[in-house]
Amino acid sequence: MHSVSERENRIRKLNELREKGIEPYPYQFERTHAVSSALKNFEKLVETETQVKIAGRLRTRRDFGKTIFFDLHDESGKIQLYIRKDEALLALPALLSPQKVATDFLGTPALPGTPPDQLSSNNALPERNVPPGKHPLFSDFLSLVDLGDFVGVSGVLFRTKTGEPTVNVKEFTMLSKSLAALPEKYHGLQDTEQRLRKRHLDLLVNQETREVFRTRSRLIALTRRFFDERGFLEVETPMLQPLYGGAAAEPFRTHYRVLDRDYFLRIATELYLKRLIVGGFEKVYEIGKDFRNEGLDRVHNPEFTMLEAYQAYVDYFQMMKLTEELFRLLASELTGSTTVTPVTWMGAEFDFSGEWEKVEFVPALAEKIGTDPLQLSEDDLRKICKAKGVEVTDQTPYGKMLDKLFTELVQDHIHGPAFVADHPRIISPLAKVHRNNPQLVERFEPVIAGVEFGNAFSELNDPLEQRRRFEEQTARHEEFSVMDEDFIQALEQGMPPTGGLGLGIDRMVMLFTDSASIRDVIIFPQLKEEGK
RNA sequence: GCCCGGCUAGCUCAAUUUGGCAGAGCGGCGGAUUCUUAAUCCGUAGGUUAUAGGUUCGAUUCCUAUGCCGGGUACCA
Repeated sequence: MHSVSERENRIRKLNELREKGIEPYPYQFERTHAVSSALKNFEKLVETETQVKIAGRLRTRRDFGKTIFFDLHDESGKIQLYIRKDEALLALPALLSPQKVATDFLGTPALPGTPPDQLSSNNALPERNVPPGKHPLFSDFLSLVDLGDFVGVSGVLFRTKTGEPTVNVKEFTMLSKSLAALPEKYHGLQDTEQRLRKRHLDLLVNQETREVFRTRSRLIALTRRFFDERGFLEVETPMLQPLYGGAAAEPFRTHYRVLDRDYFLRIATELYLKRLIVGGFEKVYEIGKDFRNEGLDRVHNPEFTMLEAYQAYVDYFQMMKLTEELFRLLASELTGSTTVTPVTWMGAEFDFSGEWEKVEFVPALAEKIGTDPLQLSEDDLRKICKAKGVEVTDQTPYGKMLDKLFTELVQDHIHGPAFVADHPRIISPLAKVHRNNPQLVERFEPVIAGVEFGNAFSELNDPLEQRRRFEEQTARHEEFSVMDEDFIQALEQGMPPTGGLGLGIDRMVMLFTDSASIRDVIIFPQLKEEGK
């Protein structure tokens, strides 16, 4: 909500600019330097008295009567402007008639026959049109400038008495009028709700927020490079699917009008990527959004970014190595160091330089409950849950109880980085049976600070076994289980031994930006609509 | 979904404990100021205290409900 007077003031100024023939929203401004490059080359630019042209948003102002200072920000940084009001000229955006401005402000029409090239983009008024000793043009214009406006300036660089690198502005161009006040200049925007709802303001005033999303971009670019360099093919599989699968989650439903058929937003890319392995690609990966119709918390958002990678002829041990290598690369590249330094996340340090700890699911859980969980009846398991304070109902299925027990008794306390490995078969319908124990599967989940970062298998490629696993699930009336005949048919065509890996990109960004909530790393996180 | 907490000017925060005219800084508006950088100085405007009810002589303050945000919990291969 705007203060009415603030917005009305600015609209009044906007109209006044137009009345004076100054276009508040011109089309372009040719910069010679980004702020950071002007600062970086400062000494040389001063020495050569180079005319620099810089553009950005005015953020603070210090007015001294005959002179004025502004801080001008662009994406790369901020620089101070110094303007002598009686010397600086107003540069006119292209497409406006300099004649009109000259008449309005100076009382003298522009010289007839001024060559058109002097009227175009860099058309400062010729010096000779400004009466000696009197330069009302910029001063009048200045009162129509607000903090938050975009402007372009031209001038030479110098250092003020206090040593601050500064542009001595000779020409000033209005580039875009802002109609809304900026948040408080010192404290910025603090309110969490506003920061998420008005992310543009958060980015505008909070440097740390901008940094998070730069890191996110670099993390994704590095991840792509990592898989590309290893010969993986990046692919895009459907988000809109007639069936969903590859995870146990409630999907978002939609309807395709032309086909008059219900569709689902994907909950995982797994089943399509495996079809591509069947099709003969030996290494594929996809980075994209998955959608799950479930709750929000500090590590869950209904739409989130997932990486899935599949490689033929390897098992889950290879996927562990791949995971370790990827995190090692990210840890060294994203900490700005050439060596792997510990990554700090939520007050703890994580070392990605070596092999990860391995926590075997069943033995680790057995240690906590004093007995082999796989030897227990469903009733006994339920009793143990209750004894350990793990909330279950009489309807909670066996696999679910195992998973909850493990999560609360073991996983939550893992510092990591660790691989939780070799899960019970019953909770892992897409993973291959463990080569040494038919009750287990070859599976691991990367866990850091108790948080799951992904999921990986030696992929189940026996089509008849896969059908039985799906049938088992359906028989247990597990929620959201689907028999994907089309997928099983693809498997029947033959899929080589394959290792698969899924990683939650958002959680990885949380780790490498030391963010406590997934909302901090998703640029427009899910929020309810504001009530009326 | 459930439990708890928060919501005061455009922004950052006071006042609520114990009910008694809702204040300040930034930003705005007007003025002064030729080296400031959270500029300074003088003056000034800006509020249905999230929304709707209730208690009370009187409610930002106490009670109820609703909305949104947050924390927890539930759901979550």
